Order: sequence, then C-alpha cells, then structure tokens
Amino acid sequence: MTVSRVINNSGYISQDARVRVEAAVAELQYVPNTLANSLRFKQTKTLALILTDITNPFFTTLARGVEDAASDAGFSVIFCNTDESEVEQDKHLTVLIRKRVDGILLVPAGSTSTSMAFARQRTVPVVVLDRTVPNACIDTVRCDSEHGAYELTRLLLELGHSRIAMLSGPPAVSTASDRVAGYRRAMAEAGASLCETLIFSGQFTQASGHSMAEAAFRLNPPPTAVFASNNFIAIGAYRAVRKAGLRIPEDIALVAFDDLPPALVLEPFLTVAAQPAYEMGRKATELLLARLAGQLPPERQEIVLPTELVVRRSSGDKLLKK
Amino acid sequence: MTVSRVINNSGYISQDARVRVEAAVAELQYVPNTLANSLRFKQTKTLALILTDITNPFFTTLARGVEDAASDAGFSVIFCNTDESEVEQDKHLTVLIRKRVDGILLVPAGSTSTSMAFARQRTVPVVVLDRTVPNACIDTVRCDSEHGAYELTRLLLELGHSRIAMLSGPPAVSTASDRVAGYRRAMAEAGASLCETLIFSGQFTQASGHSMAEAAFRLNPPPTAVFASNNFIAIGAYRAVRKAGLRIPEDIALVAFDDLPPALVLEPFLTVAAQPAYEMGRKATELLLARLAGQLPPERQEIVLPTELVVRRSSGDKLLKK
DNA sequence: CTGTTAGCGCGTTCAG
DNA sequence: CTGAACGCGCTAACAG
Repeated sequence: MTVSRVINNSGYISQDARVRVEAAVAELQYVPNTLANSLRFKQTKTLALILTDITNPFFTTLARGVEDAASDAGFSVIFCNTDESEVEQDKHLTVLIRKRVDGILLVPAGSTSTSMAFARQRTVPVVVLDRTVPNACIDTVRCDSEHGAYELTRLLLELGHSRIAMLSGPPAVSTASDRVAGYRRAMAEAGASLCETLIFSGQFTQASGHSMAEAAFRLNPPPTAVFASNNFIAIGAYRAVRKAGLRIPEDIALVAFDDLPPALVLEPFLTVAAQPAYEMGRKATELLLARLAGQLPPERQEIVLPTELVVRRSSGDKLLKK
Repeated sequence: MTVSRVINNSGYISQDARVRVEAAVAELQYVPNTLANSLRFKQTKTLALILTDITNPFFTTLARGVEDAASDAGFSVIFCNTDESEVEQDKHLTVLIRKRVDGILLVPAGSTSTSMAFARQRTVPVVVLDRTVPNACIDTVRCDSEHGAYELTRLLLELGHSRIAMLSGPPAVSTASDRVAGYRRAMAEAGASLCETLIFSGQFTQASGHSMAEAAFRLNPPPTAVFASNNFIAIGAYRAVRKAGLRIPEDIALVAFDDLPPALVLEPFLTVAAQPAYEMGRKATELLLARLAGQLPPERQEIVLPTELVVRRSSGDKLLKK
C-alpha cells in the first residue's frame, strides 16, 4: 500500500496522497502492527532478562541498567525470575525463544547444567551476566568476585583478625566459589592457618545467612569477624549477631559482598565490596546489542568489572591483641 | 502441515507420521514461532508493566507480584520505567501497542493528562495501578492511602504530637494528595489547629525529602513529628534529622508511608503504613487477565487494598507535656 | 488420517 | 508517483 510509504517516510509520495492517508490514519486510529514486521524481518526489537529474583536490590539495579540501555536502543525488555530453579529457567527460555526475542541476558540459575546444554544449542544470542557458565563459550559480563573477596579479607586481616568466618552461597554458583577463592588466597598469603571449619556453604538468602552465622558462633574459639558472601546473607548474619547479644563492631566485625543502594539505607554501616550493578546491566546489554548488530568478532567476549571496597563502621578498628 | 498437528497434539495422526515429524523436529532443532500465531490470532500472551522506577522497592515488590501472576497464567511481562515523565510514558505506550501486548498495567506518570488522553482512546485493556487517573473509566487497583495516612496521623496525635510536618509528593499524583487528605482529616478531627505551613509538597525522592525536612526544621516553633509521605522521602528526612543533630524518637518522631522490605533492613525501626505491594501486583494482574478473558462485567472495577499500621521505634513513646 | 488453501499485516520488488 | 504480487510461519476449514 501507499500508506506504508507515508508511515515510514520512504519513497516518493504526492502531497495529496499523504494528506489523505494521514486523515484516514487519524480517523481509524490506525496503529501499525510490529508483529507482521517481526515475522517478515525476524527482528522483534525485544530482549529478555532472566534473573533469579528481581527483589534482590542488586538485581533490581542491574535490571534498571539493562532497561535503560535497551530503551536507548529502541528495544523492549521481558523480565523473568527463576528463583534459582533450572526448571523455571528452562520454561522461560523456551517461551522466549518461541517469541523470537532478539537476544537474552541470562543470570544462570543453580548448577547451570541445563544452562550449559541450552547454551550449546542456542539459536539466539545470549550474554551471561554476573555469573559464569563453566566450559561454555558465551559472552559474559561479570564482576571480579575473587578480587573483591580478597580485598575484603585483606582488610580484616590488616585489622588484626585471623579467625574469619566465611558465610558463602551455593558452591555451584561461580560468584560463591570465586568469593571463597578470594578469601582463601588472602588467608593463605597472610600465612593464616586456614581453618576449613570456618568456611560455610549455604544459600544466598537471609535465612541461610542466619543459620550459617549461628553455626559459626558455636565454634570454639568463635570467629572474631564474619564475611557474608552477599547482601542477604549479611542481613541474616547481622540479625544472628544481634540475637547472640553481640555488638558490631565491638564484639565482632562484619563485612559483606554487595552494597545496598544508598537510597534504601537509613545509615550506611556495613563495610562492603560494592558491585557496579547498574553498569553491569548496561554493559551487558550494550555487548548483546553489538553482537546482534554483528559488530563483534566471533570470539567470546568477557567483561570483568572491578568491585569497590567501601569501608564503613561494621569492620571496626584495629583489633587489640588479646 | 501435518507437523502442526503433532506439535499441538490435535486431530488424528498416524504413529508413523508422528515419529517422522518428531525426528525431523529434533534433527532441525525446530522451534515453533509464536509470532505467526500472534499475528493470526491477535494474542501475544504478553503484558506490559509501566511504572515510574523499578528501583523503588515498593515497585520492585509490586513488579514481582505482577510477574508471578502473569507467569502462572502463561504470560510474559515487558517492563518499562518512566521516571515520572509523561513523554517517556507515551513513548513506551506507543511501542507496546504496536507490539500488540494483550494488556497494560500502568502506574501513571506525572500529572496524568496524557495518561488520560491515552486512556480514552485506548485500544488495549489497561489496569491502572497504585494511583488513580481522574475522571477516567479504567479498572484500578490501589491502596487506601487516605486511610493509611489517617491512621499514621492519629497515632502521632495520640502520642501527644500536634505540630506534625507533612512531607508530601507531587500534588498531581493521587497517592500524594490522598495522603495529605488523610492527614488533614485526622488533624481536623482532633481539633488540632491545622497549620498549613506544616504541609510541604515536593517529589517522591530522597533529595526532596531532605530539603522538605530542612525547611520544616526552620519553622518556629519546629515540628515535634514528621510524616514522610513515601519511603524515599522518609530516608531523606531521616538524614536531615541526623544532620540537624536530632535524635529519633527522643527529639523528633518520624513515621512514613511504605515499608521497606524486611529482607533489606538490618533493623526495622520506622513506624509505617505498609502497603501490600506484592498483593497489589498480583491482584491487578489477575484483574487484567480476567478482563482479557471477558469474565468481567463492563463496568469499571476498582480494588482498594488496606494498608497496615506497623508501629516501631521511630514514632517514640507518649510525648511528655512541655 | 493427510494435504491444500487462505489470510493474519507488513514491506520489498517490480510493473505500471 | 502508485498499485499488485509475494512471503514471513502458522492453523482453521475444508477437501481428498
């Protein structure tokens, strides 16, 4: 039709035809149907973001970065939560591929085995976010968890701590194991006697943080510092500390991975390794879009962003020798 | 083709054909294309959620409710942030309608004039969330802001306060004006001299909360209590209080609309009117889906959920007379 | 039980 | 400058 031409401002159109079409468009409240276009040109201008839980402020901020970058480029974003369930993740992936999203941003759930299988057969460009999928050749954007954990642990060591409880997440999740690795490296370097009983593995949840902390307090001698491997674990640990009647930092130091957005916190208190969540979301989206546009070499791209050590009160002052 | 039949398990299929098709499907990694279906049947199984800022934990939780309800029903959700800009909102609406989403959940931005215009001409079912669009006949799911604010104010009055500063949001936003209305009703009922200078209007942001609080402190006599009209204003006000060297609740009481998710708070401290954000998201989505399914009478539906008064330390004890 | 026809709405290609 | 034909992938309706 001629209307296509006027709507897209393409080709030659007589003044007369243009006016008539515009009138009709207004009259009929005509709205172009992108679906037909997508069907024909195999481009939906839609991305998907699959993450474990949008309710975690780290992922919220990341999601905001994704949406902003996508929006800037004229793309929409479909969000999906997996709650760390690979079954859910697979369900979402299936639907999204059927819907022909142009690309997928994936924070892989759980032990990543299906993610890997998926990654292999993938028919749509994928960028893995935050975590790592072992042995898979997929573009990845993440933070340097190992180094961040190393720095946090070093800080505690320098303050005089040596019995540092590490409350970690599921070992199958790369961010959890990387943080344990950083902790180990710092401890080893300091020549601290590496006590394996100080390392706990649980979930990235408040409840898990709580119970791991309580388990840590039952050790003899108890730890003088606690390293919470993410923000939720930190909050669980904090509450366990209070429940045990201990003060932070006087009786015990607490540091954590992941900052809480300053907008949400009455008084910044926790010493943390902060991740640039927003930047991660943006960078990952830009990477994905560049990939879609064919602007990238075929090799796997990996972007590793630094964490920032933010020292606040919860890590306390130099520990006096006892 | 026959393949459609085997894939959808519809009609009669010979064993032989079924096997052959399944083999081919596996072979070619065939994935059905929902787009074609959507084009034909005018159903994308996709909803949209437009809100001001996913980064606000209230909206994050609400979004989670939306996603869960949608997911249960086999729908995907496209998220959009407007940052209270009607221009952004319109851009998003245009794109979404072109993409033929089946329905839209809208937290209307700003002064809602364009929202209204849109609402009138709308070609797609819309449910308005959290706020109200004046004079528009659209299904709505929201909280009872007026009553929540009334209760919070009553609490302060009962504790002996009478100079209560109200730090509110943009008057054009219904939640802001409803909360002011609830405040006014409680004050009037108590026969408290309603001092208009105690009512401040700003934005639903931390910065605005901060500056409104500072303005309030410059009054003579200063307020003995502060009512923050949302969570961000509360945090800004809190910081202003601290900056002024005052203690909460000893020197000044602080109450707020919106709770912060317990998972994010080290120590629950603020007295609040908590909104059931998750439920709002779920209910609104269920309403929209029912509307889509034609299960609803044509009249406008409105669901008003109650707030919950949660008394914590920040409101303090009974004020001693001075 | 299986294949054909047709049309959802669009834009490219090619003739007027 | 404008229109007709075609096909993107799918399935309902109808023959075979």
